[in-house]
This record gives sequence, C-alpha cells and structure tokens, in this order.
Amino acid sequence: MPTPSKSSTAFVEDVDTRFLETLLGYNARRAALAVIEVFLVEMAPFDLRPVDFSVASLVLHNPGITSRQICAALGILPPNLVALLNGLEKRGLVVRRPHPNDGRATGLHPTPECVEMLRAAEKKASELELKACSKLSESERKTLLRLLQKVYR
Amino acid sequence: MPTPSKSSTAFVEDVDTRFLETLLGYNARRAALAVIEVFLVEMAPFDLRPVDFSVASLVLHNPGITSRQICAALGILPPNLVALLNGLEKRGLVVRRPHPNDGRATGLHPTPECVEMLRAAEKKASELELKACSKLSESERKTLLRLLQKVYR
DNA sequence: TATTGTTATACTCTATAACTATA
DNA sequence: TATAGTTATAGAGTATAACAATA
Repeated sequence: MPTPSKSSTAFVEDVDTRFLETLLGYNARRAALAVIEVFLVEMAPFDLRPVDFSVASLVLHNPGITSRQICAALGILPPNLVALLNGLEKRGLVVRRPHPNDGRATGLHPTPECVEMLRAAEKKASELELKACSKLSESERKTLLRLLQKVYR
Repeated sequence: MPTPSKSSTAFVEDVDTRFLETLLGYNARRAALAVIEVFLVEMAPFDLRPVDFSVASLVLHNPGITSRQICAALGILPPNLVALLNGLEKRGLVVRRPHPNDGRATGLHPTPECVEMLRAAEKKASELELKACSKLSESERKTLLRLLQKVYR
C-alpha cells in the first residue's frame, strides 16, 4: 500500500484523475481523441483527414462558399487552408471560380466527383458516428451534441 | 438570392453546417477550442499551458506517479513528456525520485511550491470552467461531462 | 524478452507578418 | 482604409526508431 503523501517511497497504483474529470476541456479532448482514432481508421479508404472531410463537406453543401467562410466555420486560419484547397483541387474534388459579387473573393465549387465521393464519405462518417457513440443511447447522443453546441455557439 | 447549385455564379450568405453538426468529432473540437481559448487567457498568470496544468495536477494528486502513468492518463507519448517534465522540474514544481518498487521507473513528486501554486491554479480552473459553461445550467454541465466520459471510457 | 525513461529526429498542425488585388 | 487570398516562415504539437538500464 502506497504511503499517502510526501514520502519519497510513495507510488501510485490507480491514477486519480477525479479533478481533471471535473473539467470540460479535459473530457472534450479525451472524447475527441477517441472519435478521431476511429475516424482515421474508417475513413482511410477515402484518403481524407478530418479537416479535409470537413472542408469538402462544406463545399458540397455550400457551392460558392469562400475561404474566409470555411475558416470561420471550422476555426482554422486562412494561410493554412490554401495548401488544403490546392490538394482538393488537384484531386479534382473542388474548383475555384471568381466570386460573382466580390472581385477579391473566390467561390469554391464541388465537382461531380466530389458529390459522388462525399455522398459515400458522409454515409461512412454517420455510421462511424454511431460506432463512436456505441456506449450512448440515441437520446443521450442527441443530448451530447446539443450541449456541446451550447458551449461553443 | 444565390443560385441553388451548379451555377458558377452561386454564392453563400449563411454557411450551412448542419451536416457537420450531426458529428460528435466536429462538435467536440469546436467546444474544446472555445474552452481552451478561455483557459489560455485566464491561466496566463500561472504560465501553464493546458497540458502543463494537467501534468502538474496529476503529480499533485498522485505523488510518486510515473511518466507512463501520466502518458496513459492524458493520451500523450513518452518522448513528448520528457521536455515538459524537465521544465516543471527546473521551475521547482516537480522532483524525480527513484521508484521504490521498480528500478526502471521514476516517481514524480510535487514540491511545496507545486502544492501552493496548483491550489490557486485549480481554483482558477474551476471558476473558468463555470465561465466556459455559462450557457449551460449546472445540471446540463454535469450531464455533458458524464456523456463525454461515456464516449472515451 | 519486455518495459521505463530517454535522445534524436521527422512530420504535422498552428500562428504571424507581409504582399497583391480589390472593396 | 479594410478585406480576400496568398506566400513564406516560424513555432507548437505529435509521431517513430533506437538506445541504456532494469524487470
């Protein structure tokens, strides 16, 4: 049995994480790590990282969306989006066209390949979602999403 | 009014994020970003990043804990913990002592300075927690933590 | 043989400053 | 003067391989 404290001979059998578990940041990070782990494995066939998938999905559902709008929606910085979009464009998933109302901006549009691929990828993501939330009831899953949205909105 | 789809003249007024909002990963990331933003500002006086705080808190509550145990509890890799612990040791918050039962391992112990500083830092973190969850009732906050834990445990 | 802590190193992610074209 | 997209670059975070000491 470990000495309770201050002794140089103390050691730990079961790590006490009770304090950290009272913090939203700690729990959100652990949960996100668990979900991303599943995502990386299951989405490997599409060769889409979480952020690639998010961007492609936004373009699919928002034809003509601009870089700035994507950055705002995903919490990423404009310089870091450039290479990502170049990649999606090179793969023939996204095309850049001039913005109709603003000469500074560029509209991002999904190609037919994007529509087809993302239909399958989103389906897979939704299945994977249920897998990641397998310990939750459907009602609990909906509650969890709602409460998380209340935090960041 | 933007053309619904496929037109090169389409543009977006309000970004449709409804699909992504059905995914736990997206919502957990957004919530974590919101919480960390508050954390970085409020914890600046302690000069502790979230991960430094988590490690120091674990050492405080688990005198004699090993590197491996910290890595397992926080989901970080052993090589990346070394420099972090060196920093905490240099600041006089943590000391390394031989493990009583295992010659390979090192026990990590909090100094009196750690006890004092972390008492204040944990108090601040708990206050900050309520701030980050200001849009949630106390009951909702508890539910949120419980459901997140169900996901990763 | 396996595990702990460590070093070295590579890779990815994130952040800042500055430029251009346009508003 | 401000904003969108971009470039270059720096910094932080995360990953793998390999080693010495110990189990």
